[in-house]
Amino acid sequence: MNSSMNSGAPPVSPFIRLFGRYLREQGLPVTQQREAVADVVFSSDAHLSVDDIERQLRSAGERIGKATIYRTLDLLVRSTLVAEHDFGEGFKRYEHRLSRQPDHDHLICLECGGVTEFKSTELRGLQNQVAREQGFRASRHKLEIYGLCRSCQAAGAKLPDEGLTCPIEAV
Amino acid sequence: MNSSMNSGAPPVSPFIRLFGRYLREQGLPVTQQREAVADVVFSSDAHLSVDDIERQLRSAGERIGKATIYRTLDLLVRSTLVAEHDFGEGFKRYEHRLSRQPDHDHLICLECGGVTEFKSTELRGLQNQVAREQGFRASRHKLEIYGLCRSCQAAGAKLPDEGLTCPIEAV
DNA sequence: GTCCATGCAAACCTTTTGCACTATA
DNA sequence: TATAGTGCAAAAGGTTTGCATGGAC
Repeated sequence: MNSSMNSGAPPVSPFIRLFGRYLREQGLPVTQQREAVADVVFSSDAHLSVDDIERQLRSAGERIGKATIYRTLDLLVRSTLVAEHDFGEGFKRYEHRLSRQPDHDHLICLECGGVTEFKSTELRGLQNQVAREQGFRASRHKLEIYGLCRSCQAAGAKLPDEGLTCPIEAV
Repeated sequence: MNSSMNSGAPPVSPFIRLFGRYLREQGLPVTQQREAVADVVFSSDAHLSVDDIERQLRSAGERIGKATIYRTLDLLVRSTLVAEHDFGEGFKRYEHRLSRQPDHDHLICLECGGVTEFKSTELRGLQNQVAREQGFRASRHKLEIYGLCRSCQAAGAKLPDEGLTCPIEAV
C-alpha cells in the first residue's frame, strides 16, 4: 500500500491540508492514520459515528485502532474543522464544517433517525438578543427540532404520544 | 419509617399525585420508591443528575437502588411530567415540567457549567416556519446556547479559542 | 394469589487510558 | 535520535438487564 495514503485514483480532499496545517501549528506530527481518519470525515457529508468511520476505514483497507480514531476526532474537533453532535442515540456523531453553511442546525426524525440540516438567519439574532437580555456572552448554539420527516409522514408514521391522557397544563 | 413516604412534616408535592394517576392509567403499581424518586424531582427546580437524586434520597434516609432510580426516571419521562437533558457532560439530567414555563430553553456556561433557563416567544414561530419549509412535522425542539454566564465574565473568564489561527472560511 | 417492582451484581456500550512498540520530524 | 503516536487490551463511567426476593393490588 502506498504510504501517501492516496494511491493515485481518488482525489484527496484539499481540506486534509488544512488539518495538516493545524497539526504543524500545534507542533504535532502529521501521521498516516490522522490523514486517513480526516479523509473519511472530509469525504462525507453525513453525520458519522465512530463505527461508521471505522467501517469505512476497514473497507478502504486501512486498519486503524478505535483509540486512534477517537484521538484524531478530538484533534479535528479542536481544530474547529469538525463538529461533534449528540443526537441522543448514546454515541456521538461527527461532521466536517467545510464547504457547507457554517452554522446550520438540525431536524431529527423520531421515526427513522434521519437528520436534515437547515439554516435560519433569524436564529443568530435571536441568540444574541437572548444573550443580551441575560447578560450572557454567547459563543455558539445548538438547535435541534425533533419530529417526523416528510417520508415518514407519507409512510403513515405517527408521533409517539404517551404520557398523561389529560395535558399537564390542566393540573 | 412511615410507609406513606411523607412522615408528617414536609408537604408532599401535589404533583406526585399526577404521577400516581399516570401509573394507574398504565396499570402499573404505585410504589414507595417511585413516589420517593418523584418527590425528589418535583421538589427541586434544578437540573438533577442521577447522582444528585441518589444523594438526596440517601440524606432523606431512603435507600433506593440506582436501577430503580433509572427505571422510575424512565417512567417520569414517558409520563411527560419530567424532561431529560444532555448538556454534554457524559450523563443525563432531569427536571420536572410542572409549574414552570413549559417550553423553555437553556443557556449553558462553558466555564462553570451553570444552566440558566430562558423563554423566547419567537422560537416557537421559528420552529414552525422551518418545519413548514422543510415538510417536517415538528414535535419539540431543543435550543442550547453555550457561552459565559454573567458571573464568570465578571471573574475574567475567557472563551476557549483553539482551532486554526486563520478562520476556516478563508480557505 | 398473581403480577410486577426492587435490589444487587453483572453486563453493556461508548469512550478513555496505560504501556510496549513504532513512526515522525 | 528524541519525541510523540499507535495499537491493543484493560479500565472507566453511565446506563441497562437478569434473577431471586419482596411488595402492590
